[in-house]
Parts: sequence; structure tokens; C-alpha cells
Amino acid sequence: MSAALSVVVAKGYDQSRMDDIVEKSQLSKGAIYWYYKSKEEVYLSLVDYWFVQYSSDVVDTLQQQESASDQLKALFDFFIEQFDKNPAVFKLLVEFWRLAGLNPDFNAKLQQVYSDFLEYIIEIIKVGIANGEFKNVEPRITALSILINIEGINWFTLFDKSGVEAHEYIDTISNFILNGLKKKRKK
Amino acid sequence: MSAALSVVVAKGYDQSRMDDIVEKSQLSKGAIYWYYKSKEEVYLSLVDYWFVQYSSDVVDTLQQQESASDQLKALFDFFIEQFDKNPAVFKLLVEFWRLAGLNPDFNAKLQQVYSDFLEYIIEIIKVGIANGEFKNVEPRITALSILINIEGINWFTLFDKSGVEAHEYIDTISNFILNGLKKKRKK
DNA sequence: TAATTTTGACCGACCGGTCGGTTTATTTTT
DNA sequence: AAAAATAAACCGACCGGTCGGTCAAAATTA
Repeated sequence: MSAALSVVVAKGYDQSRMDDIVEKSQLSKGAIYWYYKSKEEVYLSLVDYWFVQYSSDVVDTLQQQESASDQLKALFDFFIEQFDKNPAVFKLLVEFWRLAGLNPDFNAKLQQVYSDFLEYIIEIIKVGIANGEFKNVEPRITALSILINIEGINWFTLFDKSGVEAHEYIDTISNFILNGLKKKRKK
Repeated sequence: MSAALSVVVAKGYDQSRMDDIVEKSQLSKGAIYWYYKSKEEVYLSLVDYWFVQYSSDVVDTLQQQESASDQLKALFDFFIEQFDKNPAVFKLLVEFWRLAGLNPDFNAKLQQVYSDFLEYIIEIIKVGIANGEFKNVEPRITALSILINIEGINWFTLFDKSGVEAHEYIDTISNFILNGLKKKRKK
């Protein structure tokens, strides 16, 4: 899986070769085809591998926070940290999106992954509404806007060279969203 | 170009075949290679073709609006309309993003396109700030958040089946952004 | 009739997947 | 506890189809 990940990040799905994975994994082609019946199955499994790893990290991080708005802030921070540590992972996301648009198997798998993640954010927002932190917004739509803006970090891995702006961007957009979400108190 | 567009939307760059374009374009392979020296060059030109077409439509639409905030609203509306009319175009965007992450030629071209588009939005925001409509925000970052959220419509072409939510989403996020941007008056 | 444009059969590098076989681990028999 | 039998894991040379790109010839234009 980690071999497949490094290969797909470097070349994309179509241009990645089973022989590249053979090389990186130190397994033979026969061994790989013993465990996975096709190239597609390898990369379908990669979605799970990647998601399981990520989601447990995210959940661990967020559970250290008390309030709902701190959890959301921590969520943005988590991905900004990912961006600093290992921006290549965002490339994987673009590849997955593309595959989801082209291949029903990938679409189904990704849809599941996103719906799980979305439910998790929705839950945080609902808690925030229930305990009076947040306005009575539509949780699903708000969660979506958070998710989509996190995905947007991708833009910076592709087009921004300085690497500074991603932080400013997440700062700005998370303020837009959180201020639109929180019941006002200040002023 | 329109043949290439329909093919790449249906299959993605790698799985699109020159023979597919031959078929759709009613040209022979030799003729295509007379005008373009490689597959890559065909799709590189497609970026221009697509951008020129889009940007002129956008500019036309926005120029009908008076205030800066109406222009930004019209910008969101424009892409929501695109989503309704021809969601496939968003697939093209994902493909371009991916190619930008894999291939320096595509990266350079896309970077140019985005930077042009970004400058255009920045200009609107600057006007809004100058005439007192908007707070004194950072125009570039704000423009980016608009751009990225428009790209986010993509999510709905991939994972949402009902087609209703995209409107709600754009409604919500454009409110978050515009409210964070406008000088408050109400209440 | 020279120059330009178009044609499509063809080439050959390339790669996903196969398969006959080997090695290592586990279970059964004696 | 040794031998035999079975199963599980692994190996990599090879094959057949595929597809970007070429080119000699034909058609069209000037």
C-alpha cells in the first residue's frame, strides 16, 4: 500500500505501472497479484488504507478539544499541518476525485469515505448548535463548506510556490465560516 | 478542440485515445498531427480554448452588474448555472488540476489561467473596498477563497445525486464570504 | 505543376495480467 | 520425531493487445 501510494502520487493512476509497485514494494509481480486481483483493486484498497490512517489521526486530534468551535478550528489546523509536513498527500486526493468521476467503483468507495467524514463534522456542528455555541445553521451544508475548503488547500500544492499563502487562506476562510457560524458576542 | 473536450471529459487524459478524437472530429489522424505535434499539445491547446471561451462569458455576465458585491454574487450564479447546464465541464477542471500536479507544461499553463482569473476577482474586490462597500480585507486571499469555493462545486458533480444541494451550498458559502466582506449595515 | 493539406495502414515500444514453477510453512501420517 | 503430503506465499519470464506517432501516397489548392 505504501508503495502504491508513493507511485500514484508521483505518476497518477494511469501512468503508474505495476512494475513500479513491484520495485518499490520489494515484492514480485506474482506476489502482488496473489493479494490483489487487478491494478484497480490495488488502488481501490489504497483508498481504504489512506482513509483509515487519516481518519484515526483526525479523530485523535479533535478529541483533545473541548468546544465545538475549537474542534472545527483544530480540524483546519490539522490539514494545514498536513500541508506543511506532506503536501503530496493532497495530490492523492485530486487523483481520487478524478477516478471517482470516471469509474463507478472508485465513486462508490469515495462517496462512502466522504459521507463518513461529513457525518463526523455534522455531529460536531450539531453539538455546537445544541449547546448554544452556534447559530441554528443547516449542519450538512455548513459541514460541506468546511470539507470543500479543506480540499481547497490542494490549490496551493499545485499553483502557489511560496507556501506561505495556504496558512493565510485557511485563516481567512475559517474565520469567514466560523464567524458565520458562531453566535456573536464581541463588540 | 470540441472533440478533444468531449473525449477527455468522458475518459480522462490517459484513457482518451487519439483515435477517439479522430472519430469525434471527423478528421484523420494525419490531419490532427499536421496541426498538433503531440497528444500533449492537443490538450495543452484545449486549456486555452476552454479558458478563452469561459472567461469571455464570465466577463460579459459580470459587466451587467453595478456594485462589486453584485458582481461577486453574479460570479457565483454564473457557475451554478454552468453546473445546471453542463456539469461535465467541472470534470475537465479536475483533470486539469491533476495534470498540473503531474506535468510542468500543464502546470505553467494552468497557473497562468488561474492567475489571470484571480487578478480579475481581485480587481472587483479592490473596487469594492475603494468605494466603501467592503471592509479592508486582503483582496488576494479573499479572491482565492471565492475561486476555491467555486471549484468546490465539483464535489456535487461527483458525489451528490440529488443536484439540489449545490445551490444551497453556494448560497451558504457565498453568504459566509460576502457577509465577512461587506461592511455591516443591517440590525 | 508545385505546394499544401489530408489520408489511414502500419510500426514497435510498452504494460497488465498469466502461468508454470519454487520455496516456505503447516498439517498429517507413520 | 521424521517423513510425507498439503497448503500458502511468492517468483519473474513471457505473451498479446494496445495506442501514440509516422510516412508514403493521394487529394486538394494555388
